[in-house]
Amino acid sequence: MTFEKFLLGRRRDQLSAEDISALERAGGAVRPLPGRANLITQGDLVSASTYLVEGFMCRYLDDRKGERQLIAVHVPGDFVDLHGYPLKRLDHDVATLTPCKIAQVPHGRLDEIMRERPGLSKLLWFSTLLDAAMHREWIFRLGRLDALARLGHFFCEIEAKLRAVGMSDGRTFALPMTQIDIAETCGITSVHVNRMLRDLRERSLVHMRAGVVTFLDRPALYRLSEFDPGYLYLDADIMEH
Amino acid sequence: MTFEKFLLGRRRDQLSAEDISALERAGGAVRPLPGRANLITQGDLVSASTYLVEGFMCRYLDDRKGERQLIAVHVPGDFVDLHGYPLKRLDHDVATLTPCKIAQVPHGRLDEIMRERPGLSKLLWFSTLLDAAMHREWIFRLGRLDALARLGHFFCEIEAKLRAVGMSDGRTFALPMTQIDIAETCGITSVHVNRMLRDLRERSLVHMRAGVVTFLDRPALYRLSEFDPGYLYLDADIMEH
DNA sequence: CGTGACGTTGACTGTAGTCAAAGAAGGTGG
DNA sequence: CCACCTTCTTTGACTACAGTCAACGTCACG
Repeated sequence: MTFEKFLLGRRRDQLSAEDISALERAGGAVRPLPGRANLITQGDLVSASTYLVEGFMCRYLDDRKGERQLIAVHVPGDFVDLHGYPLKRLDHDVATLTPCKIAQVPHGRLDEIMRERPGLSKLLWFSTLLDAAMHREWIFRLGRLDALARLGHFFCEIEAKLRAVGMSDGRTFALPMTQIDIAETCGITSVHVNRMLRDLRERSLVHMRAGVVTFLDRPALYRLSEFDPGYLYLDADIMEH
Repeated sequence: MTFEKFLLGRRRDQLSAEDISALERAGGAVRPLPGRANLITQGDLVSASTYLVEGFMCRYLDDRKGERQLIAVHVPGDFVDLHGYPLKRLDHDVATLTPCKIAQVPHGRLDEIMRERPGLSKLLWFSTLLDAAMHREWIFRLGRLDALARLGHFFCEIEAKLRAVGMSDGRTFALPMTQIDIAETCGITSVHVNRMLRDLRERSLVHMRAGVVTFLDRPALYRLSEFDPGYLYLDADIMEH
């Protein structure tokens, strides 16, 4: 198991070689999960945290009618529920979007890291705060942007995350989500997602088809979506252009 | 300076007496801030974190037209920007709503705590994760609830937070926010906030006037707003009726 | 080749935004 | 102490963005 992707561009320089190997030793065996499967349900007590090696996962809350509101989409290199370590009980569900490969780190191991490696502990803390920063941007997206800009903003965020782990060339990337998934992310109906995707295509900004997204005009898309990647705390050089 | 409110009901039992006194020693002198003032601006580098002793504060993001989206409302006993410790640079603004009293903890002191008191470090980490849990609920509120339920849900959250620090008797509490502030919180216009407040009043659920909110029917309000305080991770006995 | 999930489109509806104006409240200075 | 000014609240009329409902198309898979 390797945490390379996680560390890529995320303050790796602040860690010693021993820190990195301590983290890698902490992770258990990599195991597969099927697509569209729940890993954790709201209210579950958790005793290990999940590191996503391959595939796409998401976290969501249900409303009374059982409709989902996605609160995060995870890509390889993300810790999907590291916050479960201090919280113990999760306030939301965790599920796969596609078939995945994950590694789980027992919380007992994290206790050892807290005792022995304050620098590494701070990096782990930092990574949960990145999630919080993304949550804030999702609040902004839902509270201040119209449907078109919400879609654009979501695409910008996921592209930036994918680029940081080498899964986007800056123009085209795989996004294995249905229009229904995107609707649950952006707080609009899937019918309206469809209309807005057409709109983005007709404006020559973004094209999406069969789980592949193509950016046709990134600067214009950033402008339309009021997207500024600062909140992702990626290194400046990664985000240049 | 005292961290009593912060520790109240928030896993105080997990800390030793030395932990508590270490935390209290770390805080600097209490100082006042005027109302409606910015403490931190997006992009600022921070070297201390702010503990709110008295008054109401908020955090927000601006859109291109300069309109605000609130992402958090803070009450006495909250660390408003503890996440600035690992993040270093803040991705949003921090401001007062009312005149406040704050204490600031230099990040150097937090480094010492990380080295010497893993248990306390974990509690601090936990408290930033509470913010993240509230962020998630705000995403849910904006993405899945209509205007009426958004208002109700916000009132429920703030009341639960205030009750945990003894500032609500479960029926009436001070909420020094204008309808404009509430609009910026709930992602609707202030005109519509006004209409929905009237609606809540006419349904005999909530009454708000001159910064004082009264719950007329809490169970019905919880139902309407799909509010479940689990995400606040308050002790069960505090939340019992 | 049939079936079910997903995508696409059109017509109609409704919730919330916009614009405008007037009323209340609170603070300041003459 | 009152007049004035600003900010906040309230209401009405009109608009528009997004939801709902329904039907049909497309694609992958068994």
